[in-house]
Amino acid sequence: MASRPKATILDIAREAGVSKSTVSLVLQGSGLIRPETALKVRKAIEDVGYVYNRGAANLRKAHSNVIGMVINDLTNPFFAEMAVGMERVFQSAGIVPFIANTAENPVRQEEVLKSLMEQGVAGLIVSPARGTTSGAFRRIETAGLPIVFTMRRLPESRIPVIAPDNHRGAWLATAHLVGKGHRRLAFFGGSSDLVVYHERLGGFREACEALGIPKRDTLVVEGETSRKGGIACLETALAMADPPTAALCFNDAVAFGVMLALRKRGLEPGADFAVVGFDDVIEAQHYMPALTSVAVDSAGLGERAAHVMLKMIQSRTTRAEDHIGAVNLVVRDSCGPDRREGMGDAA
Amino acid sequence: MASRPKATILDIAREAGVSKSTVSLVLQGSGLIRPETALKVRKAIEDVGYVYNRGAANLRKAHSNVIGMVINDLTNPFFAEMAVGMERVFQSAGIVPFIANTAENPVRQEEVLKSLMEQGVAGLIVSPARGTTSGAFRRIETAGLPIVFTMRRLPESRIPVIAPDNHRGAWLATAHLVGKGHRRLAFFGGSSDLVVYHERLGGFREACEALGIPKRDTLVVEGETSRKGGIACLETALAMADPPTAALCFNDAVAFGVMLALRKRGLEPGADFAVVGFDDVIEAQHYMPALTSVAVDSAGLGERAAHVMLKMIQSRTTRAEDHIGAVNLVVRDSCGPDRREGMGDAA
DNA sequence: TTGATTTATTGGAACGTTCCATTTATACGC
DNA sequence: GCGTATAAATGGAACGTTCCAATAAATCAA
Repeated sequence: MASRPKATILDIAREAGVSKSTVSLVLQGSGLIRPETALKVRKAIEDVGYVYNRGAANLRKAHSNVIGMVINDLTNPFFAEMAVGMERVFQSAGIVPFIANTAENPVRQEEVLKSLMEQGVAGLIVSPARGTTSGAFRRIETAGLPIVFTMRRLPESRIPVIAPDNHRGAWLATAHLVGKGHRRLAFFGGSSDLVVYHERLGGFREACEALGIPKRDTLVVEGETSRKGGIACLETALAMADPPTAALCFNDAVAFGVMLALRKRGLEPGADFAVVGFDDVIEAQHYMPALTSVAVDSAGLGERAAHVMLKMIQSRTTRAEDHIGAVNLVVRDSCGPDRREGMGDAA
Repeated sequence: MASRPKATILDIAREAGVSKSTVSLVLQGSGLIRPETALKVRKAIEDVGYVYNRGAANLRKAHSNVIGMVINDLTNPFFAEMAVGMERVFQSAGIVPFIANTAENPVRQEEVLKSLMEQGVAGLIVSPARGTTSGAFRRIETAGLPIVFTMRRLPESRIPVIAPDNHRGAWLATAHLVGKGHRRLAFFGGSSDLVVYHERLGGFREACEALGIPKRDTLVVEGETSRKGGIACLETALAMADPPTAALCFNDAVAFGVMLALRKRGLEPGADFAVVGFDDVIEAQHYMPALTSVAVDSAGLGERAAHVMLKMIQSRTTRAEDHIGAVNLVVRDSCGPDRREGMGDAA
């Protein structure tokens, strides 16, 4: 039990019969030390059960090897994938990423950011919680700490952003629906406090306009970005006088909800009502029918964000270019009426 | 950009015209300071853009406020839920949990653990990666650092474990299948290098024996714990001479795979072949048909683990009781009665 | 007034590293 | 033998906090 006073390099030095400086050198893998001395020291390290105190070291070095990843919702596989993409990159760069979850709570986010800064991280990658104000990052900016946003952008902030091309994704999806012959379209889910929402909705609107769908034949229903939200959106839409025949959903979760609600009403998703999702999470391909969705490559964006961060740290700057990731529409079986267009991977 | 030499309490002291000790006291919210002095100091803190250096503080205090959560697979919603449950508890205790993902890689796990220790965490909650040897935790134990395992247990380790009652869960599920009239049962997925596997398989076996299913009428197919693994298991099983009519799956992912594979063969999950999952992830209720599964309350187990950890830290011990969480079978639509005729049209 | 008591504030020594400037030991050329 | 270069190891001052012991200022009892 009695956690003994932990060993320091001085204990190692005594054990090995050298000076603390020598131990320090060995710890850093310096070539200045005679191999046999290094060996002796390493043995002593093992013997005394030494664990390196990075806090003490950083006091002198002022250059830590940890970066913080602040994620708005870890239980969403979409963001989890992104986080894992980042991890891959950091790991091979010898950097340890610590992940913190904010659960879409700006207050929690503030705490987490504070904590990470106090811990002396070398940089921060943040997927901001809903409702974040740009003031939340003022301290970080004035501290000159490298920071990048992923997936979400804040209204008027100069912090670099790595995000998918939401506008184009929505455009493609809308065009697909129009191409299938649909003339009354809906946009389901999401709420206007998110910039992403405006980007996607903007793509939808512009596509409609460009393809000759009059605005009065489009319907926009805000709602939770979850299955439940999707169910609600569909109910609302079908209760209207001249209901839409197809919907672009803010994300896949909403799309799943819409499909469930359709089934519940005895309607067949795809055949009776076309549905397109956004994000293309893994489950999309496993649904019945398989969901047509806009793929954004979250893991790839995560990797990209990590690379940008590494470069910022390396070049000691807090500035970087935005990066808008390519998207592509993955056509499956959820947009009738033409079944022939479905991909072969239907199961 | 030139990140200015960061402010320290000395800068604050100068700014506010007090001593560094006074600043330190204010920082710790000591009541010994005259309110107006405290106010002056707080203003200075704001002015110089100070950020607390926890590393330096820990050098003296030797009692950090961060604990590490090491998770084997963050992209699995099951584990993500658990992590979030822990977070909730720690947050309200003023402790900051840092999450690290090991991606089921013992080498990565070792690195992550090392890093966390160097960072000076107050404790560790670990969901061990597959293939972890108990030697990986020797250093942590000798350091006297509180540690608990969640979900998975290591063969011969004295580290406390918080896990669901796998044995009983499997028992319940098996009994349910037998109750539906099935007489040839399979256990799908998982591999024997996981203790959990033996626990669940053990429950299955004992239930079969207790309920009069002879061992020769049971089939065990190891496999990846993923959809792909489930697909493979089903293929293997149906290729046998006298195939089973029902399966208990190692986890829900495997079950989903089994259901997909059934569909691909023109068989209806539930009606033609009964499937039970394990873990009861959120998607289980949204599948078609909805999956009958053993619910383990991952978030609840996470919370429990966090509480145990808090108590260990508080009482300065590295010992704690195991905690086996209750499970219950959630019956949905994936287990019809045995109607073997349906199997005939397979292939 | 004086000394004792309470209330606020402070200097200085740690904590465990790194790294610069030295020292010591070893080898070399002549 | 000398001086010089090279290699290996070292002492000590920092880094930014905390906290103890000490001081200074204010209050009080007599």
